Amino acid sequence: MTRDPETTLALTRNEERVLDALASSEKPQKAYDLLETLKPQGVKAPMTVYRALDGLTEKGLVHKIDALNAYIVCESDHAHDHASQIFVICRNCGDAREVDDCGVEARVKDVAEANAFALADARLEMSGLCAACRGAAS
Amino acid sequence: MTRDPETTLALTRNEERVLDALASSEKPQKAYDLLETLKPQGVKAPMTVYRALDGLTEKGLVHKIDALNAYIVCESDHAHDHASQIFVICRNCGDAREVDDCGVEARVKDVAEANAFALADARLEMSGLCAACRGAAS
DNA sequence: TGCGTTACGTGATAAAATCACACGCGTAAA
DNA sequence: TTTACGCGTGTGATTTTATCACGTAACGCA
Repeated sequence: MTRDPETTLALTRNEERVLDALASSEKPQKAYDLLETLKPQGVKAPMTVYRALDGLTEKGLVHKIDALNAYIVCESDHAHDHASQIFVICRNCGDAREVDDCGVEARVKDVAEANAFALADARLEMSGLCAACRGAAS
Repeated sequence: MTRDPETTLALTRNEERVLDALASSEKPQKAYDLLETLKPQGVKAPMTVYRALDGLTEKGLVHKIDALNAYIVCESDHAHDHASQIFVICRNCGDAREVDDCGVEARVKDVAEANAFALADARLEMSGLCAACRGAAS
């Protein structure tokens, strides 16, 4: 899958590289995996990758999945900004997807209010077995 | 705050030490912080702490907050098992609390079902400003 | 041209977690 | 009692993840 150049914000050279590497991968990628992937393109140091990931994250194009120390491309609609992200992570195949759910988001806001908490960001990481692996389960 | 010996499962010596250190701290503790704390008691190596944390986590007494690489004592009611944990984390003071919310849990289950996902565990990490810091905000 | 900002390159280092292997100690089978 | 085994532990090395610090290059703009 390639990205629409129309909607692409101004990215630096390294951000482009990292985003491409990430987009052309099925699964979440770790920083050092990306580094390996990009070595043929001249990327040598971890810093380069981490800087690009930071930039992409700030631009909302990439999310980090903390449970895996790995990164994925954000597939969400950028029209309305999501203060919440929901990730569904398969323990078996390692696949991870981002899903949107207004119901969860609404309840999260409720929880914040109930606790007088000024919510800046919320991330929900769900782990288990995806539909495919569930079927193949022993 | 001390723990009720009645309800305490069988813990190893190191698990007790780590749990005590964790329980007597306001904020989430990192593994190496715990190591420092426990050095006077003879704990010398990271492994010791990580092993204890693993054991405590398996027993459901401790949770890891991935966003912080830090650990807190589980305050939840152990009567009904929570497949979900919700953490409210203040960016300013670093305080973190676990909260329960059936509404969120229910919606999480819905999301899992909608995706034919066999949910094993879900963790929601909310970050922002706690009530206290919110008031003192510049 | 000169200046400031932003991206980039690079080596060192820190922080977080795990591996691998050995030892002591209780306890249950022989 | 002795042997064998599991489990918790101790310990040093190593791996994995992330950041610091500092210098240089590229670009926009007065």
